[in-house]
Amino acid sequence: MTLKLKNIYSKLYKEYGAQGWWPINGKYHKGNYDFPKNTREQFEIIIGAILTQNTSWLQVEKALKNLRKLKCIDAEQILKLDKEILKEAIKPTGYFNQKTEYLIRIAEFYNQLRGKTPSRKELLAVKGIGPETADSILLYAYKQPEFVIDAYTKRILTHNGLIDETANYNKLKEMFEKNIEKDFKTYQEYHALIVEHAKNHYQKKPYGEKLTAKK
DNA sequence: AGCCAGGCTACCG
DNA sequence: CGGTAGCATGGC
Repeated sequence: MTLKLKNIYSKLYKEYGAQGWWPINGKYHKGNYDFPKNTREQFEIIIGAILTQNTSWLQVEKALKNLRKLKCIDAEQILKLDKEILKEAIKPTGYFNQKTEYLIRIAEFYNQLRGKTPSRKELLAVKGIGPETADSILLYAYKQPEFVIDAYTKRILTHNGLIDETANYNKLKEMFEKNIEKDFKTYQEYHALIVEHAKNHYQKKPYGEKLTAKK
């Protein structure tokens, strides 16, 4: 398994190159792992992680654009903003009633941290933060080596017969973390590469190209 | 015209 | 515990 997961990574990296996740200000930053460079960028990643729940990134960009206009890529400002205006701003991402509450919770939480890196457990205790969102925040906003599992990851692994359908989030996460180098840059790239590959071959059935097949 | 998108909570058995 | 309805908009 170790070899397989490493081989898949090399194959994807060769095919697509460095992805430069997470996007900041609507832009990727391929091969540059210095982001976020400040707390504003860090907070942008955090709210993006919430807004993208079961939602395409295109929609998230629209919401972030609205929030930028409102000077709300900032925890204090989000808490000051009228709730109805906040709802309107994030409408393009869907589930805007829930997500409005989630943004307020995470803004309060972020303020309490006062710059400290949160633990995974603390993040999971915030309403609206589940395992994938927590790991995305830790990996991309805080550069912590926490592997992110999403629907694509599971789809690709099951399609390639590397894991059975019943595997849950933690089992998948554990599998990656045990078998690849524990390094936040590798984790960032691997997850991003999986998403890129899935967008190309796994959005609609029949699911494409098996990663384990030889060329 | 459906189906799906970088999920989570609440509630069910 | 594991399983699932409901949440909602917009792109393709």
